[in-house]
Amino acid sequence: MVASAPSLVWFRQDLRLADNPALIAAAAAGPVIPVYILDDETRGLRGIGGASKWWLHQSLRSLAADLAERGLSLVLRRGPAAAALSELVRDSSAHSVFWNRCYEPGTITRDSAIKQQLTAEGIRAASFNANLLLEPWEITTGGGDPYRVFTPFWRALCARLLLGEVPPMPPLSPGPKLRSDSLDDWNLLPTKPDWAGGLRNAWQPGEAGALRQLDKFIDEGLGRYADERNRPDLPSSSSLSPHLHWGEISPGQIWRAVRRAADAEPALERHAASYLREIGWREFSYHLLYHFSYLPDRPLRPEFERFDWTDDPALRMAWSRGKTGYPLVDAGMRQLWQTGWMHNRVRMVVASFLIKHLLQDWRHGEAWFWDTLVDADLASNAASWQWVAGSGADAAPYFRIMNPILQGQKFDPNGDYVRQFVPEIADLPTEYLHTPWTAPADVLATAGIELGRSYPYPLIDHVAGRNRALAAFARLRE
DNA sequence: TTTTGAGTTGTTCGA
DNA sequence: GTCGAACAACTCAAA
Repeated sequence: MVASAPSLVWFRQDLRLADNPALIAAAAAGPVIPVYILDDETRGLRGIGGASKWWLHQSLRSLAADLAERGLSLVLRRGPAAAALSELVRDSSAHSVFWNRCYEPGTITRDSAIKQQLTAEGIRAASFNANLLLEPWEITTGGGDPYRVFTPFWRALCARLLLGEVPPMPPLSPGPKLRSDSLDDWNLLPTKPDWAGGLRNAWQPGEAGALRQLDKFIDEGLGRYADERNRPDLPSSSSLSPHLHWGEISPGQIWRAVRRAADAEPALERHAASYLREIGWREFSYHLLYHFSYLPDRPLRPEFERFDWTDDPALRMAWSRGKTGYPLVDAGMRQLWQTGWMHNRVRMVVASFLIKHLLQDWRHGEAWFWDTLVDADLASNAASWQWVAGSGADAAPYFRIMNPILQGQKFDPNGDYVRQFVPEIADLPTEYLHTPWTAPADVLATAGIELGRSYPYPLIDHVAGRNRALAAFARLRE
């Protein structure tokens, strides 16, 4: 090996310097050229959504700055990854290309072909696990099959997991300077109109923001997590999901930090277990997507292929804009629109409402979340929507239909969450906040509400919707 | 091969 | 207000 021959590090969903095996391998091999390729041309990839594009722009800017501090210049290219990498290898005389694995079906196909092609050209191509606690093929049932139930999957993962310390990063030395696109020319940011104001206020994309959020969560949130994680009115979430999606932090880093905190403070143990289980659900989603590549497109349970969905764009529009007439549902949908994120409990409620009360195909909801979530993640999104629909792995029983009123009263008891995101009913007394249509006329008048004008009547009566859904799901079993 | 126990997140009804 | 049962059987995982 010629010591001066550089290596390419192909960044993808691992936009960090710490705990990054591809970067470590490249640094150990010699000079490093960091690369990001915006590939919106290879067939079979799902294009990233609007909110994700905004995040990607910020995260790349942050990564470029972090690399620059270490004397490295991030090279940006656009186009099919295979062609872009060939060109980069040629221009730099690199002898190797390193990357960390992604698990979307289209990405796997593309990357396998690229690895084959590079190897055939005499270039060393090596990929690593940077984004999962264990690879999807490392966990199987006793019979060698993939798991379809979470709890045994989680037990198997915990039993197999052996996390050592993160290996130290060798000194980084820059490779030859290459031409780079300008990030601004990629037009990832919304312009007409610029709807990203709420996102800017809510998030700090990038590795530094991710590490800061992890510290903050462990210091302030972990000790209440098991008790408050279902409360959208409290800052009870870790808010790490978008950072995790883009790999600004790894699940291994989170695992180590949470375990360390719990080992030092036994009172944290049950909270740590509760939180790490959620990290486990992310792993389970990737496990499912890897082994059942049709997960985003088709129901995991084939009998759901013949479910008789209603196709009503007007209902879906009301849902997506937060105008269903159910305050908790509307608050969630508006939180999503404004901040690019929604509390997990509320995601379940709005998904249940779209699927069960409105009888719309879960794929419509999946697509809306894909476009609007900053943490849009193919594995988690598809697995979760199928879970709510009942068509997925370990799915909710069909009779489990969330009551949006009860859920609101239970998990937003003071109405703070609804008042924040549905300001037109903020002046209602709390006892009517989750059921504005039951408020007496004078109470509505005092609160400045004219039902049907300033705030909608419910799209459908809860009991009627529930019975209709039960009947529709019962037909599936005939 | 057969058997057995268990399965994220809920709601409603009736005592 | 509170509590337990019913909601359905089925599939999955392991013994």
